[in-house]
Amino acid sequence: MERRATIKDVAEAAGVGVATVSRVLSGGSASPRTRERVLAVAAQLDYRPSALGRNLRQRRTGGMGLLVPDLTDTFYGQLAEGVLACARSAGEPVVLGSTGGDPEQESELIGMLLEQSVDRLIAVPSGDAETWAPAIRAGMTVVFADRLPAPAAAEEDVRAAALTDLLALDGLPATPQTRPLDVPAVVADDRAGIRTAVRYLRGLGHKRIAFLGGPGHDRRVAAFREAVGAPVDEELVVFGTGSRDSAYAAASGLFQSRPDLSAVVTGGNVLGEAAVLAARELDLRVPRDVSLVMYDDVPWAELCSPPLTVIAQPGRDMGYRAAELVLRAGTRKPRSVVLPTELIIRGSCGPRR
Amino acid sequence: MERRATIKDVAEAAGVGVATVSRVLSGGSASPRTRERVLAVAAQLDYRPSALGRNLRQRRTGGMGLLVPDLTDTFYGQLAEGVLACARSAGEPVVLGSTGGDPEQESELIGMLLEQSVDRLIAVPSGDAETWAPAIRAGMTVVFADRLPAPAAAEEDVRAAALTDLLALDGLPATPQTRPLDVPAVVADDRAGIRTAVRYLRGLGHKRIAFLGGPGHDRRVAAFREAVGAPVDEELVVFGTGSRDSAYAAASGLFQSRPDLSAVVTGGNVLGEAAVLAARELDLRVPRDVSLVMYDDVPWAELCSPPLTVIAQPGRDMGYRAAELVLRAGTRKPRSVVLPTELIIRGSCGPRR
DNA sequence: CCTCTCCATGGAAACGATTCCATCATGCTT
DNA sequence: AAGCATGATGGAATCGTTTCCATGGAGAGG
Repeated sequence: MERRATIKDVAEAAGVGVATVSRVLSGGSASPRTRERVLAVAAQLDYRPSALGRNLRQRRTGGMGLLVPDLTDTFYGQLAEGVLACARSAGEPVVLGSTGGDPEQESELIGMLLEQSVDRLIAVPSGDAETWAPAIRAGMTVVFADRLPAPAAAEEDVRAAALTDLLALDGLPATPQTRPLDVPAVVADDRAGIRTAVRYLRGLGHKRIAFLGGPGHDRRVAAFREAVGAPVDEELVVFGTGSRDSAYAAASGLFQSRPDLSAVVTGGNVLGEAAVLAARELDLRVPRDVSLVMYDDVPWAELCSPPLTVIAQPGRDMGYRAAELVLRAGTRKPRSVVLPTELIIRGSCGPRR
Repeated sequence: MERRATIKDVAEAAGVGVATVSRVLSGGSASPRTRERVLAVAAQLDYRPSALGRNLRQRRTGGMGLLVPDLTDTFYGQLAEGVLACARSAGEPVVLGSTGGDPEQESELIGMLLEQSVDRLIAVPSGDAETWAPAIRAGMTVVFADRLPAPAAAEEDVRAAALTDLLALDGLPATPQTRPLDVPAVVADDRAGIRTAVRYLRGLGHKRIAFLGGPGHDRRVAAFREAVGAPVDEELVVFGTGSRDSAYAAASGLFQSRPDLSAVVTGGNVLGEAAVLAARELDLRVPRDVSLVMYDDVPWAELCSPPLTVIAQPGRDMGYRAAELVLRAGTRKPRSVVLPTELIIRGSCGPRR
């Protein structure tokens, strides 16, 4: 366990000052002669600049933070892989946190990142605008992925701004308004995805279509409501809290309370899983008794019998793009990105019986 | 975006020296009177010590690194969740890297962590002992999870040591030997898991049982060989390289080249997924035509029709325990941990037709 | 009452990089 | 040839913390 060489060692061995070494290594100006010598010595001593010194001096830790609700959810696994891929190609570290969908834990993790002086953050938010205010106020560059934080309960203007954001992202005309929470986001085109799915089901003759959502699926629910059109049968819009158990309970409850429904759209893959399980448990055949469209394309969607028809969103790309945004934030002002979704028709939807 | 308060600000506001503030905040000795005042001022200024200064001074970054092959693999998602849970309760950051199962990327990530002075690392290793030598030499506290690195190709003594390790972990008498790569690990009891599965299949009458493995499944293959007993039909032991495509190719190739096999054990869930897909594609019914046991219990195993019989290993616990080990490493010398596996019988195995 | 001990306390030195600024040499212009 | 601009260079300050060490005061024991 030998002590690592410092910039001082290199300077001494090369017979130059530390400033020169630093310049050479970070691309500053130096005479070719000196540059060569320093490089040679550095290589010979196997010198690698310590991030510690640099970080302190620049009062910021490199790299970025990444906050997701649950890595066990394959979609967030894909998203994380995307972020990691981009970070790796930039040689930057990624500090990961899993919030469990709990705003309080999210808040704590933000605090931890602040303490670490990590000033770039990609997040699938669970808390509302209020939860995120401290991060923004501290000057963090934040990029949201997959969804936006709910508007703060208390502050009216924040609410308005977040709403503006939602509408803008959905392509609706945004009312001109100040935007206190001015954070770029990388999201999928939920609206188009849901609309396509609902139209597809309608085309198969389905009239009573249910939506099974979870936390953070606000935009998808809104899109669903819009797609089915008024009047919306509110009993057909149900929610789980995020855990697999609660998703199962919600799905099971839905099927039992409304045996007349003929199709279900789920807002995420955990909900989709729950729907398949609950349907089987209640002896509902897919797609004979009930048709199913799940948000998220995950590898196991193909494994089900029948294979699941899904609204695919590019999880990996979302992560990659978000990481790009957060890294380039210094250069250009990042704008939000909306990625396309695709309805992948497999076998879980059939004509209304 | 206000500047954060430093220890100096606190000291000044409290009318004490910075040393005293530091002591109070890190539990050193101080008079109750001073302590109270410092605490009050710190709270009032919303002071949080910057990890940057501390890290530089102690020449180490807190927290731990985590290296997994692929977060898209649900099992590693579970493992990561375990690590994160433990780290969170300790208030420590986790730096994540995904290696894609590639020793070279793994090596680069180790270098990155070294540069960050992260000196605690949990890894599902992809490279061999040689890949890991630099980390050990640099004084990192490493804990392997799920598997051990393959012995180095070149060094004979390292090979011997790693072999010793393997045998010891499997409960076989280990030949006394020097162990150059002395790294604790948290692994599942692969041997018992595989043996139980093979016995179960034998009990159902199966004679030609195949094993479908991937990189890092060495111990599972070894256990499989031992469980089926000599002579092993080598054509029934096949490998993929880790990607989903290659897993599918391996599974499909196996089924086609040996239509006489009646049961398959897969070394991981990606391979299991591939086996289900390949079987369906070739019109093999599970379990009528072929029985299937998959390593790893993942949520979607229950979704398959029929639900998959699996060898469950506690991914989350493995992560948690590994994190505990790596955090306690300063206190007590960590010993390797072997966690139990469980054969969960669902519907993918039937009597030999 | 003096001294010895112990504890609280603050000043200052690390830690390893970046970066400002002064210095010096070189080469060009007038 | 003198002056000026340009570029290379090294010393020193800086970032925010921990920790070593010296100092001072108070209490206890002689």
